[in-house]
Amino acid sequence: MLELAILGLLKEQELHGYELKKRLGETLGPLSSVSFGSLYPALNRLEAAGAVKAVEANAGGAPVPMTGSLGGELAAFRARRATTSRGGRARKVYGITERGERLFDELLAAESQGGEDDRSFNLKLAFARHLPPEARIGLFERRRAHLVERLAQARTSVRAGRERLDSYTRSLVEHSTETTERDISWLDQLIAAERQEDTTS
Amino acid sequence: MLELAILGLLKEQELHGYELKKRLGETLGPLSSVSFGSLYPALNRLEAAGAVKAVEANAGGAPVPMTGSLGGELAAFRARRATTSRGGRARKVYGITERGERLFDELLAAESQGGEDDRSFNLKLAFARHLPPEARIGLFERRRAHLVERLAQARTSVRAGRERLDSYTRSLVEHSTETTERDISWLDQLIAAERQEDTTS
DNA sequence: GTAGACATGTAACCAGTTACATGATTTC
DNA sequence: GAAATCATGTAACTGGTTACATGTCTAC
Repeated sequence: MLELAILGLLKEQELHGYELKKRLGETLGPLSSVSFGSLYPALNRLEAAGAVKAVEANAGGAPVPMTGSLGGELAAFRARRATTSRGGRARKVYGITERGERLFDELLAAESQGGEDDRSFNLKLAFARHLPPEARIGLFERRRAHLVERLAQARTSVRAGRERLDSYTRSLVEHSTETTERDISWLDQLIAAERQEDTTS
Repeated sequence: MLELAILGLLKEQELHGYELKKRLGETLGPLSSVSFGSLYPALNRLEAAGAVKAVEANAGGAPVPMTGSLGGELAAFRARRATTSRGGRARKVYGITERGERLFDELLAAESQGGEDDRSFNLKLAFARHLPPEARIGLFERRRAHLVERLAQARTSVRAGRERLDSYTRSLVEHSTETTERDISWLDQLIAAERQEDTTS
């Protein structure tokens, strides 16, 4: 999951860990946020697997502001330390490799073994533009089927528990059911839009 | 989390592990389901902590159907094995203890350190009837505040990323925002109902 | 000279999962 | 006697978390 998010961001732009964390918390922020304790090990794993590699600095889209004139030695030192603009300890800027691109595609297409859960779907949706159209529709359909099943289960378990449910649980079940129904019709819109695209182009 | 769910169910009725799993998947089913691999260790932990204890069989609400007449020795054997009605290996039926009741109250009142996440709120709501009214309102208010904050974060991160967002991400963000808004007004209803109760009674 | 942002990393822990091992009993 | 269901349990793994350790550079 985290791997997918990292690769997806690196696909767009080379970044170092610290910045990556900020982006993760921003783009996918409301949904999930990662801590350094998981981010850095994940980067190292990806590097070991050859999916990303450290590149020379000067990667970010932001222009490097001049900090002023520096003595030659200090400038050399700084360059060696890969410190581009300001702040801190040596950065390690990562870029995605060919293998990484392939891994990304794989992860994105994978039928999440760990349960087609909410977070993973949301994450995949955020990178859906990188999928071929059929795969995209497949993703949506699978998600839809999953939600429909969830709805069915909820209904049967309500029937099973009926009287046993107190008002709080009942309210919860009702609200969840409505939410799931809304999710399904949202997906229907996405799917419809997708098919439209498909026939239009 | 799992501990809370187990204690909550045992509060209502003595159950053995297998049955407990079915109930967990049923009452709280759509939201989460547990595997034996986590259930049994959890039961053992709770037993070690003195929160639950194994009781003599014949606990379930269901009447024990007669299986027919049995030879005396076999009957004795069965009784020893705590096999009440049918099927399988010896059951261990658990009941909640005084300590367990206290632990349950604690867990239910605790401000989930691990992030006021969705699942934990839903679970607590399912047992909200066991909370004193003020604590109940507190739970709702905290959840509401959490959602409001999430909404605010989402809005600022949209402002930050604006043009960068493709149509899928944009749709996701919009849909999530709407869902969160609906969640908040649902909570408002719950809170209002609670205050009503409070003044009525 | 110190507070605070930038930056990377490790270690211990946590709450669960899957896969496996075991075994009794019922039903066909 | 094979398959299904009931029933309990362990071991290895997963995907994170928090807390800690370390260090640089900027701005006041």
